[in-house]
Amino acid sequence: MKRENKTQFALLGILTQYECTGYDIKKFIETSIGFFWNESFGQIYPNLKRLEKEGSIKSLRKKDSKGSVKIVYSITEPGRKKLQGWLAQKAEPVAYRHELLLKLFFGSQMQSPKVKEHLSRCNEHNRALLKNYTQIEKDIAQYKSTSPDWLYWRMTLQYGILSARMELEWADYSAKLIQSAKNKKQRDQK
Amino acid sequence: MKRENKTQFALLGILTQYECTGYDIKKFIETSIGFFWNESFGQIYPNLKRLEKEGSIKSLRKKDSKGSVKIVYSITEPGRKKLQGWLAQKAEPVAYRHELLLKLFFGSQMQSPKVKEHLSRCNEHNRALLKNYTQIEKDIAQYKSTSPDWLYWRMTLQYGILSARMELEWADYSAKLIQSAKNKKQRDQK
DNA sequence: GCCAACATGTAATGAGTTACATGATTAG
DNA sequence: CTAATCATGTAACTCATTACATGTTGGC
Repeated sequence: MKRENKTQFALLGILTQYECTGYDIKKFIETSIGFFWNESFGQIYPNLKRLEKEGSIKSLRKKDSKGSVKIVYSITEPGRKKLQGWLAQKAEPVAYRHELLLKLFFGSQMQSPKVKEHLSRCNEHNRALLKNYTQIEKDIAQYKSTSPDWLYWRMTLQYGILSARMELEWADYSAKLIQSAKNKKQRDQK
Repeated sequence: MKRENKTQFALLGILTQYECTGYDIKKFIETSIGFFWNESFGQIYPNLKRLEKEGSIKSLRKKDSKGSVKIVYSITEPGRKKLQGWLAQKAEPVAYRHELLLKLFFGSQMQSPKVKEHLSRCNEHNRALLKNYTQIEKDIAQYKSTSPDWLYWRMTLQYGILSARMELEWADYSAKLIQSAKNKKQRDQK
């Protein structure tokens, strides 16, 4: 089973939601699905060209108010079919590499304050994320009754929210686990 | 900022926990950290050779009971230092690509039963994971008072448990979200 | 006797990031 | 006027997976 270039489907999917430039796609990703999906320009531009060549999308050179030319892409019917074919297939399980977890798994090789540092950084990070998500929630609320996409934006956003809460809960659990181990050690030494 | 080969640190870390072969490392990963970290043979063997060349690990050809030769690796002092240097550094945020979330983000392009299919598959998957984690929890319990690593095994395992519960909760939320949207639509049509 | 698992690798491939290059426009 | 952002790309690189190759051992 060959590995599949998934960037193309991300691009196709975004182009079902609005017509835009490669640059716009990057911005869109950063401000919406960035917490679970990322793309770099080095992937976006070549893939857009390839998708146009195969007929899945088409481009239009548009001049904006100031006369500068932008390349605006839109999805074609074959492109939509291609996307739908992929969407219907089973999603491959995430093979993500969680660097923080790997480091903590080797925690016995670390000095104890370092472990706590990792955990409190994790806390900060997730509190910031939650704040961010709350803002996004407000931002998309306006589309609730107007866009068929809202439902799915909200659904994925909820994943982010629950995920951040979960990590906060986990960091708390972990800190307590360490503390109780330390306490036990002290008791045993007496 | 160059990307760093992180496989090497995973290998070094595992070798702090026990001396073993490349094949053992693969098995170990699958049965312990596999839910947040994976490596393929195509990475493991070349990296072991490289690490030995640079002096971070050393190998020993050992004969087992049947006389077949295995290459058993162990970590060296420089290797331990190298690992500790990496462990002390800030962990990079996960750049994981969650395929299921991407598909659902484009849910409006899917037929509604397909969405439900994705969600129920997610449920099944996580229930299986939880079962698995429960087993692991029992398996490692014996090391609670004997290994300095237990604490960190338990910690990362807890991440898995909370993570699976979270996804179950999320799938439930999502199913209800869809249902309520469908109900609303029906009411509006009347 | 055969299949699964053990055990160690290499080669091909491609996916994806980072860095580089270039130029226009806009906000301070 | 200068820095940041918009905007479009290419080249180099490397990480990582998949497939291939080869041989052994253990269970049914």
